[in-house]
Amino acid sequence: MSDEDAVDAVVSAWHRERPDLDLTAIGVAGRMGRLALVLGPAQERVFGKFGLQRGEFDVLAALRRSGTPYTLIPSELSATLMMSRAGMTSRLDRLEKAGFVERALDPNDRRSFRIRLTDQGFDAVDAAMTEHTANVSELLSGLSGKDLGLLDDVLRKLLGHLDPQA
Amino acid sequence: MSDEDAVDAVVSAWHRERPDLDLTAIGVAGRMGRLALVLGPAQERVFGKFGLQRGEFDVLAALRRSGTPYTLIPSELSATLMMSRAGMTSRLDRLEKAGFVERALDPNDRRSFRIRLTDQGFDAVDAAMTEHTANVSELLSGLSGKDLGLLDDVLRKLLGHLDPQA
DNA sequence: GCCTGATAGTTCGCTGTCAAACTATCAGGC
DNA sequence: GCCTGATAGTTTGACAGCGAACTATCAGGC
Repeated sequence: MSDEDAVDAVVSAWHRERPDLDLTAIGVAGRMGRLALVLGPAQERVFGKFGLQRGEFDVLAALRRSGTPYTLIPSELSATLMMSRAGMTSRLDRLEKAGFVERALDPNDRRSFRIRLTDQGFDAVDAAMTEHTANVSELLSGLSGKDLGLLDDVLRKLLGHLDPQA
Repeated sequence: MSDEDAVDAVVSAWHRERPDLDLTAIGVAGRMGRLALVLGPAQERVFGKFGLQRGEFDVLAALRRSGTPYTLIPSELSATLMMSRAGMTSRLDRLEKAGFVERALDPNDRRSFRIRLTDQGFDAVDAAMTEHTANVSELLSGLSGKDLGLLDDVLRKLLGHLDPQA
């Protein structure tokens, strides 16, 4: 009882008001939500240093890790990043205007494009990724290697259960 | 190798392209991010059934679990929900228009208000909370009780490390 | 008692995302 | 070879949230 955190306070308040509910899962979900609220901005600060925001970095990163020739199709991008195509259009507009990607015609399908990372985009995403990796390691440094592995295992199980696309 | 999930694919692609990086933490963060992307909409679907969105539910829930007389001050709300005051103003506008809360004058401080849950708001949040709790339990039902406890412990550690406000 | 700085809430301008409607193109059946 | 339904991407309109500027009020020093 030395450390009751904000989520514990929420859960015990709910327990007082609604003793009929089983709040086990609510506590876990609350911690995940709160964690996302803390980790999100902490990561965005790094991306901002490279003139990027989170979503834009995600696009460049997907292109970068796809390997030579660093080219993908918009619908692939919106699917893997789990966002709408409309949103992807505007992200790509921004990235193209900033000079990080180019739209090239797809010879096989005239409805579609090939999005290609420019040299400038390559440099930006590589530099951002280096710092992002260090930053995330630092953010998670409160956990021992063992705990980190444990967390990874459990999250993998959960994700596999919720998102049966493996 | 039977089940490589989307995050494993991302990590191994990065490892191929950038073998210089230590991606341990990136994988964990990726799973958390992806989980948030799946769990968020899954929860909002329930709130929507009661004419609420996530953030609005959070406000009503904070009022509800504060106990009688179900009254809080806007700045408390924006602080505990980790959002800007400006955003809280518009949330409260929406909730007031929907009849879920009332703004009453604060006798002690004329700059401030007391936000009070109406009977209608009480009923809505109680019903929503009942279903939300069941829904989250179902969403996390892929984990055994032991795994759930493990996850909770690790997340608590991490949150305590990142957010030293206990 | 005033003046100064802090605080509570709102307004304003901006931005990123979504859903729905739309255009252009592809692919399969017959 | 067309026609029909699906698919790729964009446009449009709406909206929630943020940061910054603003108004009103409080509280402390002297």
